Amino acid sequence: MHLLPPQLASLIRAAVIAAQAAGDLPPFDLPAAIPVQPSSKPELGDYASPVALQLARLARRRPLEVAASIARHMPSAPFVAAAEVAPPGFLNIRLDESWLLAQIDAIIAAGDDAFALDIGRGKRAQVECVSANPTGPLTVGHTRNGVIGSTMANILAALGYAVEMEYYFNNAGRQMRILGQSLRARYWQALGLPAELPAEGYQGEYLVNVARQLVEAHGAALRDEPWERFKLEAERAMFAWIERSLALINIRFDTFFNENSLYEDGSVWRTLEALEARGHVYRALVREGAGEEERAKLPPDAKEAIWFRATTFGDEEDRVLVKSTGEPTYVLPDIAYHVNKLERGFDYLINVLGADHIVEAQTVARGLSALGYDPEPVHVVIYQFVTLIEGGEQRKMSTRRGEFVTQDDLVADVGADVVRYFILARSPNSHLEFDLDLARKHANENPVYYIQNAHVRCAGIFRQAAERGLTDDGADLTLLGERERAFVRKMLEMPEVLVQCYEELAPHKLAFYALDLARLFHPMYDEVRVLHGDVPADLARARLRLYGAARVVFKRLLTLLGMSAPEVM
RNA sequence: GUGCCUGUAGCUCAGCGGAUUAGAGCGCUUGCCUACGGAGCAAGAUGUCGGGGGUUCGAAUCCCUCCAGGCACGCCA
Repeated sequence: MHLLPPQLASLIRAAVIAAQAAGDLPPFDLPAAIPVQPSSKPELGDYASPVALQLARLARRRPLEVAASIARHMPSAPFVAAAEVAPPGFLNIRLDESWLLAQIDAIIAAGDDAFALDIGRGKRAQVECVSANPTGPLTVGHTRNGVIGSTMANILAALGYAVEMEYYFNNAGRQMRILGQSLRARYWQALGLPAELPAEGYQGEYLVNVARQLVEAHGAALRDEPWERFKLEAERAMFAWIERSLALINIRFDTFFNENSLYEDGSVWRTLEALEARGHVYRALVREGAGEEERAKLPPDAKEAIWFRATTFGDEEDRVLVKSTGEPTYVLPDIAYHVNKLERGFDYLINVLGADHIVEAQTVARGLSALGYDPEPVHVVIYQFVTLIEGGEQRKMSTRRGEFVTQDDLVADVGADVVRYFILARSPNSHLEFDLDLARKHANENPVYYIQNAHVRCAGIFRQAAERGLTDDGADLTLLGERERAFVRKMLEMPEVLVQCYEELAPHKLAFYALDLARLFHPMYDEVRVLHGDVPADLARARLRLYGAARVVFKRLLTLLGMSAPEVM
């Protein structure tokens, strides 16, 4: 598929060079990037470039003159009809109409692959997201993570990457032990035996349910099993739940990667040795350069920890890799994990993390550099926290205390598509405020339905057309009017939007684009009828063809957003 | 205290250097239900773009500063 702005930019670049060669513009070095964007003034052109405004200084000419010189030397291209100049110095480009109309057929021919790009062709990408430890059900915080991750994965696939989704988890730590102990206590209680949750135990009802199921399956046979057995049972139950929840909102993983495997195959310690061999590690009671106060805080029998000299790589302070107890911190296995990812040969990695993990991501990147890896393929999407409002009050969540709003509850209330869209229609940088009451109340007053309805309406036209025996065979697209052509121009922006989402790690742009396109669609639908008696047959065929392309594009958009594309509503 | 994110219409949010009218959804006002599913269409009201300085031909957008909120500053994960 064509990606217009870069192609137009290279035409402009060629025009500047030609103008210079002809003495129409003085010699100067061109900037690396030439801006081209869809025009904000459709009556002036389809795409616009302010390049002349920027070059005016280099050329020591007035912007309008520079723009005129560029316009005079624009090479011809099949998709360009004209390049015009407008004050204060814009270069406006109009697309060739017959090329434009031909794109309708190109979209229909591409079908589910419409606007597929080849940026990632032959390359492998991996998206790691959610990565919640199996201590409880998924909450809406995890949902934001997964929705962002899965949408980025879809976008990468549209760019031609072979994409894998991966879920990283830890089932070995203290939290999992407490989870096992908590389940054991619930199991005893379910048997009518006296038992209390451990001090920091998991208080949620969900473990009561798991315990009840264990009793149903095993009776009292597990009574004397150690907590480890219950940890396994809890983990199994939680993962089953988590996977089911994720499937409900269209998120599926290819791989569940256990942090523990990095210990089992020795890669955690190999990573430490490699860092040490490169001289980026030291053993000390406190970090190098620490003040006396820090040293004074240590107990007299303090032992040395193993430190990563992260300051070499721009960090403000060095980080502990191995505690004085001999146990690694989370940083070391995390570096080992990323080494593992790179060694698996992925060309492009995305890691979706909450705002509280920014430092972790930076430390991992520095660790990779220290090991001689280029961290460039590793991309981190940081999203700000989700705040839940219910009854006008902010709800503080805690998995351990059993205080949370599960994703399942939310999906049951408003539906999977609304949940996904609500999350996607925000920049990851925005602090998402989720008013549960409002979401429930307005579950049906939602842009989601507006977008989906565009697809429904297209499908409806084809249903009706089939009944009346109308087809778009031999459609003469030149009969289409200006409103229809404007819609086509907007459809053709989709590949640019996909590239923007990719380059800026900003999946929300696709959600906004889908709404924009729908806002162009519905007024057109109202005016540009296919099956009305007054519409001549040849015009009806042309319009039907257009709606065929619209249907393809809306389906494509909804699918990429992880939402359903219904035929009827 | 330091770093990162945020502050735009009543509410939730786009826009983050370019075209002197700043956008969308929801909500609100007024029309349109004998036309392909009205979960729609048409018209309308609503803004010191947090405050104040600066840079620029041009600033919601870049820089400085102040104010307000979130997150992070662990040998926790």
